[in-house]
Amino acid sequence: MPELPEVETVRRGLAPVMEGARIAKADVNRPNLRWPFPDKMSERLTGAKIERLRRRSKYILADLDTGESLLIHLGMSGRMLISGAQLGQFTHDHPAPEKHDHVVFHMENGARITFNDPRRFGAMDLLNTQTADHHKLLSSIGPEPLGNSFDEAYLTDALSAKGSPIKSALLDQAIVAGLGNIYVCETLYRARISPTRKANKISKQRVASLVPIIRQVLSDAIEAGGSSLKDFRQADGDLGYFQHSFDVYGREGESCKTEGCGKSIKRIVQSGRSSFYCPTCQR
DNA sequence: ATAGGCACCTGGTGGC
DNA sequence: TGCCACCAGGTGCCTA
Repeated sequence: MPELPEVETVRRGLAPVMEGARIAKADVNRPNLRWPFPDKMSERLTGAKIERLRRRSKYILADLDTGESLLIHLGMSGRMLISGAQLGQFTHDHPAPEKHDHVVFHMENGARITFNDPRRFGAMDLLNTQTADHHKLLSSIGPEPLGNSFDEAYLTDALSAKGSPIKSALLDQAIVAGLGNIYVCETLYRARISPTRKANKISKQRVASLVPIIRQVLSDAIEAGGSSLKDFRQADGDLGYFQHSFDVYGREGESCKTEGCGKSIKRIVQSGRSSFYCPTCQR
């Protein structure tokens, strides 16, 4: 799923019903997702107040008033469904339970948040809030692309040692946080860089150009997610994927959108993932 | 240390 | 309708 913009959209959608609210009860319907849930997860969540909902890379962190933070990863297919809450002028009734509803948060304010994840690549854990950054899953993640420490000097340096294709390098969460297959494809398309080009063989200028492009690609997608929030509030409360159109991703065989190009978009496989690109525009 | 491939899961789609 | 192959937005872990 969910790359940084989708996770941020989910966070923003959950914030109005979860931030400052207390968890009356948490139904944990199976012992694990990708990994076993922590011991007594349900008990440790019950009665806890969520002080803040934040995001680090593709993880959502709910800081509780118990000294712990609930870490949530949506994996490939994780969704959050909100019901029973007043969202704008709409209230969504609680839906019938569905297959793959693995964890359900019943909030004291009447809202219910259902985590549904068919493929179960998602994860939840409880960590000490103070040391959350040192958690195994978070400790080796690189800078937030929309944050101050992600700049041209950083990226130039980080890629200078990478002999792998730029596609893989940008997918590497240790280089930059939150990019996934879609937004790497979109970024390289806008930067006119071939996904197969070796990261350390790209000129300094072109690497530098990636920084504002990454920021723009992600910001645009977050903005699109923001407008989808208005829609889901009116529709069904489902915080999952949102409608978003891409310039290259998923457009194999269609014509390149670059003015005056119009050549066919190609799909190749790099380390098991599809890369979509225009061989004419991207060098 | 680092790069590549596999594994973990379910569901949807398209071809025969 | 059924069966099969292939595809999917992630990422930890194992192997060279």
